[in-house]
Amino acid sequence: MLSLHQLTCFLATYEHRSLTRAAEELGYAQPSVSEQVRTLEKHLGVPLFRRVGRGVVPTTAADTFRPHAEKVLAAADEAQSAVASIRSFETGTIRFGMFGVARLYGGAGLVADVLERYPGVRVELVGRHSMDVQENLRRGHLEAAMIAVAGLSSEGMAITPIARDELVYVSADPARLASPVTAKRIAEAPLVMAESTYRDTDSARIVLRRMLHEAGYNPGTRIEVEDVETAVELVGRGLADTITNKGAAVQLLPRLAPDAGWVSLRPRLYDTLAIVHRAGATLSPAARLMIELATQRIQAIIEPV
Amino acid sequence: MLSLHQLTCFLATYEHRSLTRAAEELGYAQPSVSEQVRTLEKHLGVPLFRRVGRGVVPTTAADTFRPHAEKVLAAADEAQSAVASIRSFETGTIRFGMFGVARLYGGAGLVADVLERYPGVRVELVGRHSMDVQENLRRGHLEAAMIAVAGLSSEGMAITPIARDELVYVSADPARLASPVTAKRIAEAPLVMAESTYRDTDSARIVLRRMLHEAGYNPGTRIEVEDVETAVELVGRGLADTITNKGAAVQLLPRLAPDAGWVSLRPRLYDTLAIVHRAGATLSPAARLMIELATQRIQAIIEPV
DNA sequence: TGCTCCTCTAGGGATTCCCTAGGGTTCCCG
DNA sequence: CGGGAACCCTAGGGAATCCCTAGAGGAGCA
Repeated sequence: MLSLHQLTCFLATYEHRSLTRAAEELGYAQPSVSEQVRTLEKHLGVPLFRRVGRGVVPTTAADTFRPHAEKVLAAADEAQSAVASIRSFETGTIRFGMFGVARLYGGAGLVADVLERYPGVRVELVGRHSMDVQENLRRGHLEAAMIAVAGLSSEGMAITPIARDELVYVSADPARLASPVTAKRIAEAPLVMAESTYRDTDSARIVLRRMLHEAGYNPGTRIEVEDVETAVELVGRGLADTITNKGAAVQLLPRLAPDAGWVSLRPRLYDTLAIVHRAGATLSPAARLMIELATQRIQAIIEPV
Repeated sequence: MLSLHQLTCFLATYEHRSLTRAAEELGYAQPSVSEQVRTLEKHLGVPLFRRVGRGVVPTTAADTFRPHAEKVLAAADEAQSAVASIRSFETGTIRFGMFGVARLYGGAGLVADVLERYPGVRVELVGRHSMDVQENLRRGHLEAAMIAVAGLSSEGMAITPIARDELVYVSADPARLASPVTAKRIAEAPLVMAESTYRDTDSARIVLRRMLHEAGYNPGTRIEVEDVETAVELVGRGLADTITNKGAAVQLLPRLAPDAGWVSLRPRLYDTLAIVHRAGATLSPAARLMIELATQRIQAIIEPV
């Protein structure tokens, strides 16, 4: 079996015209280098050096082999430094899971942070929804993620809450914003709710449904849409009210529904943002970096746990 | 220490998304491949696969590493096949020692033979004189050679005589060619001799000097030149006679001295052509090829031993 | 829940790696 | 020409690695 070690010994010997000096350079005893070269010659089926009294003389086969050997070692070095630069975030791809709404809080800024500090990296924020992200985590396609969780129970996953995000009632009708909104009023209101695909698993929806259920209500939703943006826009047109994360409301209202406002629920409800990864996994440097940056950014915007 | 084996295991695992299938492909047990990959990860300082329930999933580090790993293995393959093609004479350089006069017998034809049979090779015929060649052999710069030897004693060298080449008297004067030339007549003749630089070590000169000495003569030479061609040309102009190898005379007279002829000496003298290499050395395929071809060619022209 | 698939750990035999010790040859120098 | 230095080799053995089998344990699926 050809080995890089053999090539190293060969090249050192070729350059020094001597096994002894090659061994010195490499920090081995002379017979060790001799053995490596002999093995290489045997493997190639061609003598590479002529042993002549004092020192060794390369054969024409050695002349031919040398540039190839150098190329192999150069490629090997390059391969290693390519990975080393990943480790120090000079290059490579950092993939991190992030659910849809979180981008409103920090997505773009987070990417900007990483790109500024490590100009060579590629960044991927994957996942359209917390559930989606969790699936990717489970399958191993994702190392870690920041997601919204309703409960704190997800088997085999380590969940670290980092912030909580209040759910607020958004309306274009000032009368409805005069006081905190109760379950009764929610049940009676014409609502547009986002995340239609994930309506059953979305954490905000779960929290809200639980609250309504405890109060004895079990309402249907009037309008279902995918994007929070769409929901807020509909609110802005006075067609419905919605309930969404406070952070999303703060960001989206001025732009999409300038005449609308928001108010807390009674009792107040919260969505929990957490870092999630497989339990027992040791995280890569890239993942730890993303976790740290994302946490900072989120906690600067919304209330830390 | 990075090894090619690790890279092979890594790539197989990457492609199959499975250690078990990689091991099957490579013909190892699964834990062996697992160990190689683990060692590689440790060496690189980065996890390459996420072990996830059924199978493994490459990390982004693995994505980055893969093309580099492939490049290293490709370079290694290329290095091996480069040498393999030397072994089969598809390419590479064949270096062979050949003394000056021998080119008259077979030099160009020998090169032509090799080039015809092995179109890709480079051929080097090195050495200006037998003594020169022997020095290169001794220093190891040359593996084997065909040279002219006066005696058969050269320490540490294996000498295999393959042909003998008569020394003849060349003259433009028909009277001098009427009968074999004796030591007396040589001593009295106006001679031009070639190989001025090597006059003391040239085998033909040694043989001739010995013969004259035994007959009681110790003559000086009238003219000394380097090339046999020059000597023959001077003979053609009637300025002197010369003594040279019969093969050289036969080849050169028609062209350089059309009016001159040659005759044997009395007693006849012979130069011995032999294959020489370091005693105890195992010859490379290239050297064996050259020896075979050179021997054939020489023996087709002059008298085999 | 039980079966299958896949990975990991454990442990041990075979091989390789790499050392020290010493023998042989070549070359240089007195 | 003989001794020393330089350099190669072989021999032998301890340590590390390679690679195997056996079996534990987790994940996915019916």
